[in-house]
Amino acid sequence: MKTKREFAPVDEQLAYLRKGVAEIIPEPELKAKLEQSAKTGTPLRAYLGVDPTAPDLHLGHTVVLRKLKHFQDLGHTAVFLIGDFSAMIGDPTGVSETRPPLTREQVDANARTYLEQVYKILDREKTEVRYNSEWLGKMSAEEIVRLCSHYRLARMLEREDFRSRLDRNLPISVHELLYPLLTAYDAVSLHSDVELGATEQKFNLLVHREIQREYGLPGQAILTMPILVGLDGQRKMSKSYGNYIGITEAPREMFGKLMSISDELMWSYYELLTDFTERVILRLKDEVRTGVLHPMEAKMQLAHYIIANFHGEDAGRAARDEFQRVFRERQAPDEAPERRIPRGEPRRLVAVLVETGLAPSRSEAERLIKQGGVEIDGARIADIKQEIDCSQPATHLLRAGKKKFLRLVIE
RNA sequence: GGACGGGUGGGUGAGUGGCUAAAACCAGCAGACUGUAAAUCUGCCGCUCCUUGCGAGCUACGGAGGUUCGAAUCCUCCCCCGUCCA
Repeated sequence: MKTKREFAPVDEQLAYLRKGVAEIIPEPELKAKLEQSAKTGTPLRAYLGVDPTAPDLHLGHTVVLRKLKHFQDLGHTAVFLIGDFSAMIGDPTGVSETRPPLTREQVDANARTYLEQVYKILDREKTEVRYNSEWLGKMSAEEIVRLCSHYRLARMLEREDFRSRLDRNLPISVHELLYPLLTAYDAVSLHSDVELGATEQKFNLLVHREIQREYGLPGQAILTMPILVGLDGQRKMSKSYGNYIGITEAPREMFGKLMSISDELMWSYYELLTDFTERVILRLKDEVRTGVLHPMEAKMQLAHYIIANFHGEDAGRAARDEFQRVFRERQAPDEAPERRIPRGEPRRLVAVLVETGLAPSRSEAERLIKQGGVEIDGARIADIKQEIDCSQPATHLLRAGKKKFLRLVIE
């Protein structure tokens, strides 16, 4: 009962899809699929599988999501696959050790929060959401054995993750070998035409394609996106490295973090996290190079753009203004988290810092003060025995380190 | 099942009886410099207490016991990982 759809010319589609992509395997095949789709008026099924291993998505995840959205923009079917089953195995990709499998409860909770976040990018109405427990959870031992028979151990061990662990005498659990095979069954079940993933997923995606053919289906085309480098400018953005920007983070946090990336890294963020065209980005680059545009200005524009994407234009502008005021003009932040404490005896600053969460321990708080990282109402405190007068109502602005502010209200 | 090697702080990894809260490096934090950049430099980097001192106490080298004035270091048992043989 599908109505025949109209699609943009294939070359136009390809150009749009190619933007920012690392690799298309094989490109002629994708092109053929697009042509076929245009001819029959049938949208392609493009999918992205994500394991809900953490409660929140970060910008790194959005790189591929954006690409999936591009398929959606072109009228194809975007399938967002939640790997609720596979998450319990854990993807061995890029991992140097077996990780503990997640429990059903953790996975479910994560899956719920994922979806809400995903809709900040994908069109809620047009997205097909699937869970791989739908089919993987129902597989019989027999079916699993059959699935496994379609792949060879030597091929499996070709992959870098396993190879290097083997070489370094690190453990590899057998269930990890199952990961690419079970997720391949996703591709089989979904009848996908295209699968998206980060470059590090290439091995998995290729296995998926192969297994599809083993099951008598046309192999899907593969489209990989570059890895987004994290805030440290070195490693991929990842929660476990702590170098990430979560998409649910407050605009101000996001802004600060984005501004802390290096000028060099900024360009890859432009490339992978905005919809600016290649041409526009090149022009910006050129303006910075020739001194027409200050790099900081370019970075603020980037931060503003990204935040507006997730939180709306007003939030983007507000974050930018706030940043200007606090860090460039060194004024008090517009709003800081507030903490109320009752009136009473004078309190040790050290104790207050710990209580309010500005420092994790007294030792740490003491260190912070000694190193000149603590200010009360703009005045640096050097005395670790400093006390705060709590005898009458007052409000103080505490600053601990570069970024932590807190408004202390004595009631 | 047998033989052998290994498990140290967030990570890598030194340390084989006291000089070790544990080298070095990385990460992290603070300060300086700046554009809250990056790079660089300086310092810090288990916890608690105070008389804030090159101070005191507590906790820490897979787990549990033991030897010793004293153990990450020696012994016993256990757990975990790897290699080779079967």
